[in-house]
Amino acid sequence: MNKLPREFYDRPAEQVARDILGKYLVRRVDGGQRVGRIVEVEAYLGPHDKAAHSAKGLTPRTRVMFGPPGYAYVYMIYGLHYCMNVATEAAGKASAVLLRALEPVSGIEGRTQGPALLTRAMAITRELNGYDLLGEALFVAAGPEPTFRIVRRPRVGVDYAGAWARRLLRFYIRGNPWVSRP
DNA sequence: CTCGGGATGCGT
DNA sequence: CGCATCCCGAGG
Repeated sequence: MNKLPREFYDRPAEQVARDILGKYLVRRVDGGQRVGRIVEVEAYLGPHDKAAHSAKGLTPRTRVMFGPPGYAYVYMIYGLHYCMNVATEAAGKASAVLLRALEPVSGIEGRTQGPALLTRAMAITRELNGYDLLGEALFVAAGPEPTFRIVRRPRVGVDYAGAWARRLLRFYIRGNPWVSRP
């Protein structure tokens, strides 16, 4: 698998979000390998983005967002679920891309249509918070040349963020049946 | 220390 | 639409 280099993540979150569509998320656990094609993501731009966790500033929770690019930001939501992001841009920018849905490729059982279902199917939990995506247990690999079209929509579940909730920072592959909602 | 709420998913 | 269930961040 052709692992994406650090430089891929060292760009504005919006750009990484678009480019990561169609790439493969690879998880190696329990002696096996699970692979899914990334079909839906959201960009969180930094502390000025009221919908981003980093808008709260540098805290224990958000430290990975504030760190260097190419690391997994995994957090627990509603006391039950985990969500996974990739940190983007230089340390201090505190931007990230949330992975929202995968199209199963191999080794995956269970649903991957939604950020919390995705992490469950890929066995991604708190232990992988801060994990370097250039490692072997969790990384993103290149896919074939994209032929799909990208749809832009407002992000899901951030109504509290005022004008930022209306920004078109959710991206997904047009017509892909694994997108969490059309 | 307490307290409120959350980048969700599922069942009713 | 309500609920599960826990960590974090704010405030006293």
